[in-house]
Amino acid sequence: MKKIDIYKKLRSSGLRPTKQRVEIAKFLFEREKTFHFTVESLNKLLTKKINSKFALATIYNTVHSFKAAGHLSEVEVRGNKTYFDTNVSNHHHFYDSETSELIDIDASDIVIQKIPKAPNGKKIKNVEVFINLKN
Amino acid sequence: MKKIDIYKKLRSSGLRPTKQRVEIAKFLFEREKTFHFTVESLNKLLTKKINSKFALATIYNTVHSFKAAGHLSEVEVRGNKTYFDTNVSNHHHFYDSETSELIDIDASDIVIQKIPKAPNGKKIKNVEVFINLKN
DNA sequence: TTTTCACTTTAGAATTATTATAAACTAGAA
DNA sequence: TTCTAGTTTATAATAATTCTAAAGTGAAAA
Repeated sequence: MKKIDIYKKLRSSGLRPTKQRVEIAKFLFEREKTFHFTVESLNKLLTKKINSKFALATIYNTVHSFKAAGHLSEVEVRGNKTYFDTNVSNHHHFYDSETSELIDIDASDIVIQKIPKAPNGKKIKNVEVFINLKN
Repeated sequence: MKKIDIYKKLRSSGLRPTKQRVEIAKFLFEREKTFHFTVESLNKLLTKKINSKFALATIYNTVHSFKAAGHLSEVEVRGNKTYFDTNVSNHHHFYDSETSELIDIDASDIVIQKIPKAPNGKKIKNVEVFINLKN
């Protein structure tokens, strides 16, 4: 993804392309594979990659802006930290609690045959499958 | 569940039946339906029910002991707080983000037809399905 | 029954993740 | 170039949880 595309991506979602947002967006979206991270891990990786350091609050702000804009999804994982995923399509996850690692599973790789009705006046928003791993 | 059974339950899992543990166990396990709670909600409910108040650390200690003994399971839910469930059998959940409410789904009510293989040297520990609800 | 001690409880401090605040900064329109 | 709303930043505040160390207590042994 070129710099111009990053700018477009930000602008089209109402986010002013600031230096920080562009750097973080480049880091997150210029990759082949999907990327899973926490704010802490992202902060460490960014500090290592670029010489300048951003305020932690900026990482939080940016990640939340990206999520609100639909460029990141949040993954619920047992534990204290919040995980984010650059894969925003409907999909599922393996979770390896030994390494705290998430691995994407394509939506088409899980087929559910039987599913219960939503209770009372509710509707089903989406279905998330977690496959927990062991050694 | 009678007091004698609570004592058995605690003893058989290596937990000394202290006043606090017995009270909390009675509150959690003397019910028909499964019960979902956070440490905060449990603390509030306990304070209301019994006139004496336990230290918050005791609630944490006890809940974690019960979990380690297999009497409670932990449910991953998007958000900051940790949810526990008195249903320790293999099952799934509806999650209503509007009310932060969890509802059990019996394992037999969800049938998965196709599932991917575990990566590299890993094995599947268990599969958890979350059905997120909307209005 | 009394003694003893490892296990528990407790209050409060410490830690960790996250959000709020308010001042300084900046992208980009005018 | 100026102006301003939106952004970044350092720091404080909050919230959930864990740690600590002293006081308390089941229950085994004497």
